[in-house]
Amino acid sequence: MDDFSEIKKYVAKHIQLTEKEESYFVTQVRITKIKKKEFIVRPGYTCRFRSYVVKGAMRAYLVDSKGQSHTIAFAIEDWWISDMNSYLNQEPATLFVEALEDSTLIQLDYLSEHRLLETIPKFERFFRIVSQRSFAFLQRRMLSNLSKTAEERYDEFMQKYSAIANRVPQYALASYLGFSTEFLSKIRNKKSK
Amino acid sequence: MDDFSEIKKYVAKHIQLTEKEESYFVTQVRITKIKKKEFIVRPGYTCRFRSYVVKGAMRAYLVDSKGQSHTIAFAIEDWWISDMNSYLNQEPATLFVEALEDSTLIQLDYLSEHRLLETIPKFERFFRIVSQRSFAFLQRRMLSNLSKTAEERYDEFMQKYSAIANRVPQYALASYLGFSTEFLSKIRNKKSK
DNA sequence: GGAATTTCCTAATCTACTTCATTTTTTATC
DNA sequence: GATAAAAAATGAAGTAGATTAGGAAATTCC
Repeated sequence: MDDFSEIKKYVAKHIQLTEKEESYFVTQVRITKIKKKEFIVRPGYTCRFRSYVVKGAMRAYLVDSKGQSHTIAFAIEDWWISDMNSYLNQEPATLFVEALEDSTLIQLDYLSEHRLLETIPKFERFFRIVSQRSFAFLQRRMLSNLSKTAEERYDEFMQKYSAIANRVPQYALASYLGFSTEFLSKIRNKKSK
Repeated sequence: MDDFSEIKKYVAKHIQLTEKEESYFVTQVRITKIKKKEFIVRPGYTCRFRSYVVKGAMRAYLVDSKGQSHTIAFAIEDWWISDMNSYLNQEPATLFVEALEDSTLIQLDYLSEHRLLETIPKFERFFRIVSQRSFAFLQRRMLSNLSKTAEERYDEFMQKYSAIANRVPQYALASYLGFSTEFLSKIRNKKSK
């Protein structure tokens, strides 16, 4: 079991590669180990990679003009993360992407991705499927934010993503769900009675 | 200038088709005319199409348990719309998709899309790009909702999408931005002074 | 072109959630 | 394992935005 076995399985869920293609794919990515609290993306610097989490937990967030943080995404094992606006358009990032735990990532460079798409067009399909799913996911989240109360969103998240909720700090979860950390405390306190 | 000329241009922005391929593409879609206030998607029925707006204005929204509407998307000329969760997974819709004006749509059926992807793999690339852009768009909207006040979101929308804001009813705009129609009135009233 | 329906406005009251300030608990570090 | 630093809890006071209810404009439609 090398570090690539997980991502190979992940890719194989969506497209079938020959052994040669799989080997080529592996040459186009790199493994990065990162310590808790370190960043792989910072505002102002162009995001060069999309990152697949082999092990660990990551968080992407925006710091607004008042200094408050807003979490746009979490990623644990088998999820992707990056500042997609920065990566896709190769323009300066607006987000921080930070490790919440010591983590192992597989990173795909922007140029490598394009080489990969040229060389193995099946990856067009792969990234089509991945981004369609991401879109559908985000649309559900958006609707949840528009239509539910803070407590309802909390309940929903705990039910669907308890694996994430139990691993990330509470301030990060609150800022993902769209309310203050104090209010999350209140919700939890209320429930524990 | 037939009804297909716009969508052909749209496709050509992302992929290059031969004349034959372009003709084949056109055989896989259909044109639908729809009157204001009619629906192309309703909760409970599986969404069979993704729809490109040739002319008109559309709105996708959720009606929550309290009977309130929440707009997840608008589409005017040159935009796509559908209930993506329903369409991609071919499961019952949760959304309404309604015409805000008499509209002309080009609709791509789920099965036709898959035939198209088999026959002309370049469309894998096309839909990859389209959905990546949709994802990036939605992520910016989500961040805006998490980090800005109602009035700031209104200002941002008016600046970026005044073409949409000026064509849709105010209750629809308010429910897209995530606040009540009364509050939108208040914001507008305040600005007119 | 007049009635009906839908959309929009206004203003008072209300509430879900924020902000601020302090304390307690947990985690990291040498 | 003591000390520092970060995270979480608690409670009081404040506010952005919701709700309710009424009426005024627009639109639609026969």
